[in-house]
Amino acid sequence: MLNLSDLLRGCTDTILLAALAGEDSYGYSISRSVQEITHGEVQLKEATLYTTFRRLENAGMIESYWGDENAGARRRYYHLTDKGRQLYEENREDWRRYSGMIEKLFRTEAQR
Amino acid sequence: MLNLSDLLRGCTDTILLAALAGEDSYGYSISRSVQEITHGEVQLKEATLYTTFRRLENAGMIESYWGDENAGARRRYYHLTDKGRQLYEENREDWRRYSGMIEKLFRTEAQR
DNA sequence: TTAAAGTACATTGACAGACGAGGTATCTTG
DNA sequence: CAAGATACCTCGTCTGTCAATGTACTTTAA
Repeated sequence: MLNLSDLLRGCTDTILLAALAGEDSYGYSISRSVQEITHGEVQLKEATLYTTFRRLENAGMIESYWGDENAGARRRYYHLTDKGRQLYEENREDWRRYSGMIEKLFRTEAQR
Repeated sequence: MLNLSDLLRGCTDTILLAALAGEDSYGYSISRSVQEITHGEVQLKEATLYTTFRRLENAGMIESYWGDENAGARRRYYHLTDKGRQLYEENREDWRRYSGMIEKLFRTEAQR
């Protein structure tokens, strides 16, 4: 069966970058919004979510800071850096090219 | 950077199924045709190719037999089973759904 | 004629990303 | 006060991709 987890591999970075392209946000919120957008079909697992944040932060694509919540649990907010925004644009471009190629490869010879 | 190898993960099965949907073929030939179709951008590495063949054969999606070449190196041909053809159709359907969702997730909030 | 390149298949071990399972802490609600 | 929601984090496992390496035969060019 075509596995969503495998498809997601390599896409998670870009999903998070996209989520931060509008405004700063935090893990739990992004996780929920991803679920909403895909009607529950994609669920970024927490382990995946936080390891991806670490990876992106180490690479200088995002920066994090603790929010000053006066109520509720503490939140770690993430901010997209310039470098991160550039990567985001590149990844979207790459995705278009790559997904187009994959679609071509998924067709039978007759359909190409 | 958005990595083709990661994107390919989970797609390789379907690429091979697609390649066999028309007629029986063998590894080296499929490998070259994938390169041609993508203008050299996708190269199924041999290790990936042959482990994927094993996986699909163990799952009953393809069957293999040795060709009777009277010249040149021996070739192992693969044949798509009914089960494999069904999987192929399912995977194409899944890909459409999944890639659509990923595309949506790659947009900024404003673009959705 | 012989070395290099092409055809063709195969395996091993390393690597990296997704995830299950488990944990911590706070706040809200019945 | 217990249960569930909010919110974060980490460890170890699993699995697919790939680099490296090997085999064996054929074709081509020096």
